[in-house]
Order: sequence, then C-alpha cells, then structure tokens
Amino acid sequence: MSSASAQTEELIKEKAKVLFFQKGYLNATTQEIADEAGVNRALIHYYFRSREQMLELLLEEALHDKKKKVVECLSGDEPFREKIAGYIDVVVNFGLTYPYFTNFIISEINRHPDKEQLFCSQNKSKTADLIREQLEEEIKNGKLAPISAEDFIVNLMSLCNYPLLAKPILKTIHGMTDEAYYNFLSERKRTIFITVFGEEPPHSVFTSVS
Amino acid sequence: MSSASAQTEELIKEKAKVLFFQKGYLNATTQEIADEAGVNRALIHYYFRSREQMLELLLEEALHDKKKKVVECLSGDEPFREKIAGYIDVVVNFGLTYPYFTNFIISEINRHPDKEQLFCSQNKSKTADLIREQLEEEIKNGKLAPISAEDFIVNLMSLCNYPLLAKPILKTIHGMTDEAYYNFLSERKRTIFITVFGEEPPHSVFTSVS
Amino acid sequence: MSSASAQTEELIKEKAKVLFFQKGYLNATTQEIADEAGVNRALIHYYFRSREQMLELLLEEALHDKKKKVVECLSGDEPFREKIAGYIDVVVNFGLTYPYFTNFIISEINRHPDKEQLFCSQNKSKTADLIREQLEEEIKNGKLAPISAEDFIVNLMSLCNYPLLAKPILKTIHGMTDEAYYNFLSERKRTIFITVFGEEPPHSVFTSVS
Amino acid sequence: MSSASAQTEELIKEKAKVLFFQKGYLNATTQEIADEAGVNRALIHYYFRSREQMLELLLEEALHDKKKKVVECLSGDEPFREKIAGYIDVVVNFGLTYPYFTNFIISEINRHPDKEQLFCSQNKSKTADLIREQLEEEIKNGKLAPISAEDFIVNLMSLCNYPLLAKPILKTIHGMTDEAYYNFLSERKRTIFITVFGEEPPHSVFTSVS
DNA sequence: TATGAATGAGTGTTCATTCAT
DNA sequence: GATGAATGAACACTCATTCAT
Repeated sequence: MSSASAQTEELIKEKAKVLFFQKGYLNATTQEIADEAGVNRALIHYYFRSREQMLELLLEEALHDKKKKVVECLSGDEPFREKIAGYIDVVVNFGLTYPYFTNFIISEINRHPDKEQLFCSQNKSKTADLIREQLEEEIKNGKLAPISAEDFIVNLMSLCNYPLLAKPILKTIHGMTDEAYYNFLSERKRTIFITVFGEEPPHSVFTSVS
Repeated sequence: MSSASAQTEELIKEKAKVLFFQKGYLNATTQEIADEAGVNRALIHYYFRSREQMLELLLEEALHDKKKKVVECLSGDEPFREKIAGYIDVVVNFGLTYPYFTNFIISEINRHPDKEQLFCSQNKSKTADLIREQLEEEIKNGKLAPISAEDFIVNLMSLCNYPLLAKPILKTIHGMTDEAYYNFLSERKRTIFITVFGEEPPHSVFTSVS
Repeated sequence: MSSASAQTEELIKEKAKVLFFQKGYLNATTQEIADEAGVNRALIHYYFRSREQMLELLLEEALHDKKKKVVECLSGDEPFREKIAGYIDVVVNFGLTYPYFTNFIISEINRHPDKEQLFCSQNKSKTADLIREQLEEEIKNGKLAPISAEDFIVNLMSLCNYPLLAKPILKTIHGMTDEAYYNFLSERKRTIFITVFGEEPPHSVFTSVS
Repeated sequence: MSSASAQTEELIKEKAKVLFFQKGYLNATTQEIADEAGVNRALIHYYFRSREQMLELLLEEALHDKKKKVVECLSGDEPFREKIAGYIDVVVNFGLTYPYFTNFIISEINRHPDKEQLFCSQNKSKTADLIREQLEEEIKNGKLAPISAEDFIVNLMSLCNYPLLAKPILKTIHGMTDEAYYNFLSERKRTIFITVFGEEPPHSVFTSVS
C-alpha cells in the first residue's frame, strides 16, 4: 500500500513542522528531524530529495493552509467587523499552533532574498486587497475613523502576529507560564479587535484551539 | 597600543552587528564577519574567545543601549502620553537601524531556552513596571479607556516592533521600495500613538534617524 | 516462468555492459543500471546478490566471449599471418563494440589487486602461448624479422587495443566525428597488420561490425 | 613563511598523483589522499577548495609537464628519426612514473564529456602537427614507407602508452615481476622504434628513469 | 596584535543493500 | 518474480576553533 509510505512522509513533515514552526528551531538538522520522527536520516532524502526541497514544501503547505482559511473568512457577505474578527481568530489560532511560522519565513527570505516573491506577493496580496476594499467603504460610510489601508493592515498583522512570535520574551516580561500565556493570547483576540476598531466586537465569534 | 586594539575590536563588533541585526543574516559565519571587517578570521577568537561569546556580547550591548534609551524616556516627569510617544520614537528608531534585532533575540532564545532569563526578565521588566504604574494611574483618572497593563504593553510592543522585523513581508504586500517603506515606518509613529490612545499625540515629538 | 526470469536477468546484464563497457561509465550506479534496464533497483540484488558480484559476472562473461573467439581463430591450421589477421579482426571488432572493456579491467585490477590473477593469467596466457609457438617457428624459418614473443604480443595488443580505449583522445586529436573514427578504426586493421609484419596482409580477411 | 604552506600543498599534490596516476586508484577518497600525505582531510579543501578542483589542477600540471617535454624534443633541428626516438623516450619515461595517467584522463573524459576539449584538442594537437609535417617530408623523400599521419601517430601512441596502462595485464601474461616488467618497458623503447620505422634507431638515445 | 596553517566535529547527501510484501 | 520502504556506511565539504609564529 502507498498508505505506509504516505504515513511516513506525513510523519516526517509533521515532526519537521514541530521543530521549525512550533519550537522555532530554525537550524534543525536532518538528523534532528529524523530523530524526532524516529526514522533514518537518509529517509528524509528518499522522500524529499534534499533538506532545502523539504523546507520549501513545508512552507508552501503551511502557507497554503493559512491563506485558505484567511481568504475564506474574508470572502463572505458578512459585515466588515465580523470578517476582521474572523481574520483575528484564524491568524491567532494558527499562531498558537505554529508560533514561529512568521519568524521562519522572514529568516528564509533573508537567506534567499531572491525568493521574496515566493512567500509574499502572490499569496498575501489577495488578503490585503480583500481588506482594503471594504475598509475604504467603511470609512466612507463614517463607520470607522479614517486610516490608510496600509496602516490598518499593518496594525492588524502586528497585533495578531507579534505576541506569538515573541512568545518567550513577552511570557517572561509578564511572568506567565506557558499555559497562562496561551490563555492570555486566546483572550487577546477581543483586545485586538477593540484596539483596531475602538469598540467591542459584535458578539463572541472567537473560537479556541484544541 | 590598546587604542589600535580597541579600534579593531570595535570594528569587528560593528560589522557583526550589521550582519546580524541589520541584514538579518542569522547564520553569519566567522569568516563572513571577518571579511566584512577586513580582518583575519582568527582575530575574532582572539578578541571574543568564541563566536558564541561574541554573540552574547553583541546582544548585551545592543540590549543595554536600547534599554537605556527606553528607561530614560520613561523615567522623567512628563505626562504619560509624552512618555509613551517617546517610547515609540525610541523603539522605532532603534528598529530602523537594527530591524532584525528582535528576530535575532527570539532565535537565540529558541536555540538556548535556558538563557531565556538573560535576555528578558532582568532587562525589560523594569520597562514594563515603569509603564504599568502610570498606565493604571491614567485609567483611574479616566484619561484612558480601561485596559490591562499586559495588553497595553503587548499592543505597544507589537505595533512598534512587528513592522520592523517583518519588513520584507510588509514591503512586498504594500508594493513599497526600501525607501518608501522606511518613510512609511517613520510616519507610522503617529499612527501607533493614535491606535493605542485613540487620539492624536500631544504635539510632534517624533524624530527621524539619519 | 524461468524464461521470463532469464530474460530479465539477461536484459540487466546487457544494459550494464552498455554502461560499463560501451559508454565507459566506470562508476555506474545500481540505480542507473536499473533505469537503463527499466527495472527496479532491488532486482539487481535479487539476481546478482551484490553490485560487485554482478561486475565479476559481466567481466567473466565478456572475457570468456572474447577469449573464445580469439582462441578459435588462433587454433586452426591456417598460416601464421592469417591467424594474426584473424586475431586483429576479432580484437578490433570486439573493441568497436566494447571500447572501454580493457579500461574497465585495468581499473578493476587496481581496485582489487588481489584479483589480478582472476582476469589475466588463466584466461589470456593461452592466447599468448598459441602465438608464441608459431611466432618462433616463423622466425626460425626466416619468414619474420627476429623479435621476442613478448614484444610481438605487446605490439599486437597495443596496436589493437589502445586506439579503442583512448577513443575520445584520439578522436579529438585527429578532429574526427564518432562515425569517422569508427571507419578509421575499421580500416586500421590493415595498418596494424602492416606495422607488425612489415608487409600487406595475404588477402582481405577483415570483416566489419554491424 | 609561505614555504611551509607551499611544502604542504606540494606534498598533498605529490601523494595524490601517486594514488591517481601511479597506483591507478581512480576513486581515491579525500580521506585516502589525506592519510597518504599524513594530514587532515579538511586541509585538502583548505588548499584546493574541492576534490574536483584538485583533480583539475593535478591533471593540468601533469599534462603541462608532459606536453612541455614532448614539444621540446619535437621542436629542434634534429632529423625526424631522432625526434621520434626522443618522443618515445619521453613518453615511456613519463609512463614509467605515471602509468595510469592516460587511463585517468580517459575516465575523466567519460565522466565529464563536455570537458573533452580541455584535455585534448589544445594540448595535444600541437604534438600531432609537429609530427605530421616532418612525417610527410620523410615520405616524400622516400625515407619512409608511405603511411598516413593519423596511422603513424596512433601507432606511436599505442606502442608507447598501452604497455604502461595495461601493466597489470601484460605483467601477468608474461609472468614478470614488477621489476622485470619495468626493465622490459625500458628496453622496449628500441623495439617501438624498430616497429615504427622498420629499422634500428640511429644510435642509443634512450635514457632511463631513476 | 595579528595571521596562516591545521584540525575535529558535524552536515547534507549518496549509495549499495535488505526486508516485508 | 518484483517492488517500495528503510537503513548503515561512506563521502565531500563546512566551520568554529587552536596553535605556532
């Protein structure tokens, strides 16, 4: 069966994501990945040809997952605030699972400046466009204090992403345990909404991650 | 003379900071640092014993610099808003010079989870405390909508730091050149203030970096 | 069926010979051989136990083929010159098919100096003996300028084999295409005879390879 | 001093040549070369960047040495026969030191067919041209039986080179020890001349290698 | 103070080989 | 008979580090 093969491949990818995106171990060795997955080092090359190609695959997959969820919650007919609430929910939830994902992408871009386009332009610009349109509509209708789309988006991304990728720093500053910080982040979804809109979210739309 | 020696040592540190904190090249080799500084590779060990110890030194120095400036602008008698404006100014300016500094610290912490304390607790908690006190005072006086100190600080740090460390991503999303992004960030100081306080900054307190 | 099995085994050997003896790819991988034969890599071990044992088998077979033909043409009742002409014909023809065969043997001997005997002594000495006897007879009868058997044999082998194994070098020196060089070699059979005997071959005994 | 460095580099090259060109160990490992030279494996990369670049260097050097000697003895005013005698002397002597040099080049060409030109065209064509001219002159003057330049050159190269590169085979066929074979080859210089010209060399011009 | 030479430990990768199916 | 999955051993190469000068 190809099931055995597919399972092992998936196992390796899963463990690699844990090392790279969850534990933030940017320089994880093929040996370390293999150890984590309980397989032989050579098997990684058997499935992915090279460490580099595996990285690309992991990034693409995770990026695709995230983008899909984000675009989904921004594309419906709901009012703007509900959409943004959904965006916050999705991004923070993703970050709770893969806190160092953003970190990783940035580090990769710095290593391969030529691949910059790969990670950003095509993928995220759609997100930006989706927000931009409705944002301007809201402002025109007087439902939101005037703000440029650039600033609004950067605010939103900053508030959602930074607390996740700077977890070890913030955790320590606030003297929280891992669990406490996790709860803090979950509850921050509301705070982010308030900070961005200056008012409470419509009703509780925020979920929690298992 | 020790002057020549001190100069060389300083030169190496300066160039290393450029590679690590400015260019974001997390894995810069001793050879690359030596090349950048135009000196022999072995000299790095002569001055700093090991690459690792040099890294620690660089971090401590940069951290100390930043902390000093931050504490300074938070410690005076000025009203809360002016202090926070000063904080934004200092932190964004620092980030414009060393965009990848935060990124670097996080990556280091993940490599050496045991050194977490080294970078955070002692250094930044003071900053947090300085803000906390006055923040609660402001809220009690009805000058600020109620918000927990944790959330306020995280908001502030997120809005100041994230746009810097995610420069390559945001630059691309917004289709900006390096220079345009630089200007965008400088002007964002005002936006950050507004986002945090819901109102304009008292008067123009923001400076620009050469 | 053993017929299907035998066919596959033969196919693999054939393709391996192409890689090793024709294309001169000394380090051909089991994967490359398998690809060439369109079979699974593991099948090579199924039939030959190991790459090394397959090599031995290929060598033995090719050596046996060549020796058989050589001994055949040296064993009859024909006059010496006709036999040598036959030898030249056989050896050059063999070389036109497997130009890198000699090259391969030498490389193998150098890798396993202990197996030297395997390739040479037993197999070729008979050839040498066959020539030696008649050669001395010819010289005694004044039909050939005096020359030691060693020199005569080495001359013969050199003139027959070298142009084949050094094909890429000589081709380039003389600015020939693959086809032109092939023709050159075919016609050289006559030249070799003349060089060795100082006179024309009795009549055209030389064949051509398909 | 650069002397220490130059000495070590030379030592490594010398030992590598022994393995590659003398012992015919085509696949000599960097480790084996390092062991042979009594140095650390990494030092090979320190001096030559990569195994491949070292190989190229070794080839170029040896090729240059050989070519220089050959061109030298073919360029003077001496009569044709003396020049060819000189050529035989030089080539056989070179081969007594580096028997597997030709073998090595061929194997390299087969690994990198695109580098064919590198080894042959430019380097050896001059040799061929030098011989060609005078050869035709000799034939026109009736001093030599008619033969194409191509055949003459191939004869000469075959008779000089093959006995060296096929040393292990011929040694065994003739039941000689290493020393006996060495002597046999030295004396063959005369035989080669006779085989090519059909007459004795003018006077003893052949040297011996230490 | 400064440097070139040299090394050990580690890293990604390849490859022949084995094994369960 | 044939194959995909998995492994261990080896390989070229890199890099921080040391040492003699």
